[in-house]
Amino acid sequence: MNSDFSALLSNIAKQIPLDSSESAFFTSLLRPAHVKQGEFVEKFGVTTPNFIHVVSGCLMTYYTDKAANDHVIQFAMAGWWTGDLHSFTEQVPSIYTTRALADSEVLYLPKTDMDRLLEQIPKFERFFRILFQNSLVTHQNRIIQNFSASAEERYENFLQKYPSLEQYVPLKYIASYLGFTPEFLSKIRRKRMER
Amino acid sequence: MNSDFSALLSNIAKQIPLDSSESAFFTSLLRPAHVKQGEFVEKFGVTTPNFIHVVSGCLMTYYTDKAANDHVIQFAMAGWWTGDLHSFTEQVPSIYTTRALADSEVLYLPKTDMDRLLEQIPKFERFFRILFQNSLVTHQNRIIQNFSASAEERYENFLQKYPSLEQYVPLKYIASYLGFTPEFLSKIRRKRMER
DNA sequence: ATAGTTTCTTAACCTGGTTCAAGGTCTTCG
DNA sequence: CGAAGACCTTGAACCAGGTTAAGAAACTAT
Repeated sequence: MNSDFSALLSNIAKQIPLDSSESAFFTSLLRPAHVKQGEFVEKFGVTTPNFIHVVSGCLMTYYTDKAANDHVIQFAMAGWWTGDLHSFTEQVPSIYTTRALADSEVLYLPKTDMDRLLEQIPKFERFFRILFQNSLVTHQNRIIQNFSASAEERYENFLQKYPSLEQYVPLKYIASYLGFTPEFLSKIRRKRMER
Repeated sequence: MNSDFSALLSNIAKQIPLDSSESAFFTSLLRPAHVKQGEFVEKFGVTTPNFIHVVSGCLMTYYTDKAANDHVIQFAMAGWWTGDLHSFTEQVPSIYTTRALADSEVLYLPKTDMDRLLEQIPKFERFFRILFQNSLVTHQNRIIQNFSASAEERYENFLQKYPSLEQYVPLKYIASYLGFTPEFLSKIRRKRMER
């Protein structure tokens, strides 16, 4: 079961050096789990108990609006952290739903353990500071793209940036992530084929 | 000049307790400055030397696309931190421009001093971790709003959420921030008046 | 005051993207 | 296998919001 953690640990080592007792403490807090394709990991209205790290497979987080339309706010592939941050940190009911798009292995980090981790090994404050900082930049870029690029350009950029996602993600969710309808994505794809 | 720092220090104290020598070290790193309305604080193509904290007044950060259209990505009021995070942390040329919308007082935290601060007082890792974490949640909410709400709803929400911004910000920048044209904002406002 | 600049509004017309409805394809599972 | 469901595509009608261009207000600076 140790091999589960190796990729994550080497990823963390890029930001902060951990000695073996620190690594051991950290990994002791993680709860490995398997989730099957289609299975729910987080549900709307339920407080998110865990921060989630994806070891393999692919998860998707979406928001369901009053008109019952789903809007994908993020995909999470191997090596990514995901989940409803607000629900997790404030321990309030989640406004998102997270599901597996493929059979996946994940590591759950429960809220109380996250708090202990940050208290006992302050270096992890740095790790998550950098994680959130980078994520913030990504989110800003996404906002800009939505304002300044057409649906077609956004789709092209998406294919370039996340080529590996196509294998897991149904087109309708890609359309949702990019902010338009599946029907319009069909039109875009047809135009591309004709070129 | 000490009074400049009091609001910021008490804000920080909400997250992390600082003793007086820590406070003194922190404030010794900050460079107070005045910027006049319309003045540039950060420019496209120039590496951002400072993280910026607004003491009073109002700043605006925007992205200029290939078609020379500006897209406002954030406003910053008293008590907010702002600037191009990516340019600042990676020390690469900025893709944004930041300007003062009103005469403002700001505190600059130069990159090398930020690094020293985080090294010498690791509690600040926690402070910025929480800052970025909250900002991330705000950005996610904004993305969702853009996808699931109409221009009119976004404007209503904006007025509710940032009532104090109206006094500083020309309508055309509010339209830009919300992702539509000033002309369309006029239509929305007219419809509102008629009700 | 007055000229110049920037901002805001109006109106006519246009288009990227949506909606709805139907048909085609691909999975999955009894 | 065959049927049910999920997904993808097509086309026609429609609409939210964009574009262009002009004038009206509101600031500035002489």
